[in-house]
Amino acid sequence: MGRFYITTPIYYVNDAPHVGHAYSTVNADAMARWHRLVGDDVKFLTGTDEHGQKVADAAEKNGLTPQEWTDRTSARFREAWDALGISYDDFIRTTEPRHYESVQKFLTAIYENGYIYKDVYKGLYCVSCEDYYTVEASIDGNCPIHGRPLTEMEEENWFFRLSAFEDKLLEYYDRHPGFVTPETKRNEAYSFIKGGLRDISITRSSISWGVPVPWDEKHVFYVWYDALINYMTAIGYGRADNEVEDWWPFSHHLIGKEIIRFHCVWWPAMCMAAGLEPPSHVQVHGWLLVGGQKLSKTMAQEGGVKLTDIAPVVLTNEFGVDPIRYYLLREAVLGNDGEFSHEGITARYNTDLANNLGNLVARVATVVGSKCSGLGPTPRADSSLRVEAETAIRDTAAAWDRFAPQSALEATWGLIGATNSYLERLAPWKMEPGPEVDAVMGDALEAIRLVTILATPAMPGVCDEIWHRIGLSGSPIDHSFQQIAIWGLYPGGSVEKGDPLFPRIKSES
RNA sequence: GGCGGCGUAGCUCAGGUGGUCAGAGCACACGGCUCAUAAUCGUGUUGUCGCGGGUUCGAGUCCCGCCGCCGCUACCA
Repeated sequence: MGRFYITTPIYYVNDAPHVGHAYSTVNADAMARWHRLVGDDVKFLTGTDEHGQKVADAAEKNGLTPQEWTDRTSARFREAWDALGISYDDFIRTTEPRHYESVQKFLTAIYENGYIYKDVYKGLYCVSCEDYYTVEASIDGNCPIHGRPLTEMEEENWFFRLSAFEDKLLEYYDRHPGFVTPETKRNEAYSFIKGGLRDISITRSSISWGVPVPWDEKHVFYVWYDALINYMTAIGYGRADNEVEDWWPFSHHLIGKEIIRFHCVWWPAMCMAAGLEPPSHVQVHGWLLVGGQKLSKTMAQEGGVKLTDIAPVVLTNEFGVDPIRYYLLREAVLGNDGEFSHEGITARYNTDLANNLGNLVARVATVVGSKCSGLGPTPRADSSLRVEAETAIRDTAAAWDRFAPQSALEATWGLIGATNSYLERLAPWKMEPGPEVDAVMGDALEAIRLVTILATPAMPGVCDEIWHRIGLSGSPIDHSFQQIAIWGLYPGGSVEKGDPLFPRIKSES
């Protein structure tokens, strides 16, 4: 039994939850469910990032205090995750007292270790943005957003000695080949480090909506710097309820590719500076893109639109929770960009879910009803399906273990296909009731039982439902994978037909 | 500009270290079946593997050039 601490990024509350967030979160959820299934001690963390000037501004615009504003916006994420069946163990908000406490302890440790110093930050400042730009980012010295002249500004700030960790980080990467996956993203981070690291300013004195610097109350920590520490807050760093040793460094950060630098450069360096091991693994995923004018006319302008306008709730209302989860996990390879489209969801739904899985369950239930009096028989130990099942079990498990949900589901669906084929070959519906039919249907039911176990990290709701329909009590997750993902354990039971699990979606064109 | 990646069947994509590597799924065609959600099963078609050279007995697979697309290039969550 191992330990598995998995995190999503904490989402910035000024965004409304969209499919991009859901993509990260559903993948993390499936991984968490998989590891619970195999008996690991799991902690699954998600949450919201609530500091920074933009939040303060948004609050003011809405006539609320920052805290009131974030109370409201953070709740939207919880609602979205509840709707998607996200089984998080902890939902962190960076405005919580526990976070302030941990951040201050963590940064004090870095400070006392000599990696934080005071200096003057000089930069080109845009008054409208209230933000700094580099020379390269500016357009002829003007703000790229407002087009107004940038002014040279100086601000006294606390700096993190990131430059001190160049060699240590490279060494860590060299010694931990799997630190960042997939490898292309690892290389990106690696070459960034190799290109030389500059110290970063980590505090602001111009704003107040943040965690105060304990040794200099005029400053608050810059949002990203406090945000990353949420991974420590959730395991009680520096507090009475400290369980860092239980969960660190058995950590897996699932992140989108846009925040690689923070998680693959800053964060491990911060951990080192605080005297901790860096996280053990950062899994980077790509983006889902909308290539054509599939989802809405307003998105048709340009190809490759990011999915910022698509609310998870809209999708779950239309297709159901499990189908959306399935689609998000199955369609794209984790780490690559993928296509997201209404047609894509419909195609997956109809072929994989309705035609393959749903129909298999339905046809088996019908034949058991007519040929076995509705009583599911037990499987044969020497069934030819057994080989297919064992292959699926092995491949599915291996894929989940290496953060490859797409591959895991593909392997599981191999067993569904094999079972449909098996039924076709033996045609039990042509047989007279008796031992022969019983044997075939017992095998099919056993395959279905195994499928519900293998697919439960992706579609917990539907898997529970199938589990019940084949006469089993409880849920696939009631026992450890190692004990139940074995051919031959289906004890028989009363099989219920029920309504179609996934009614086909008729094309509307 | 620098570094890196991509371009393989109509579609989405697999293809460590060169020799059944020309593949999978979807779509499509034909045939079977009729238990099942007009579902399912079997068989099959489709490709100059971006373009042009080169190395090699042999190259999607290595090298050079070109075309097209994309990512990163520091304080934006």
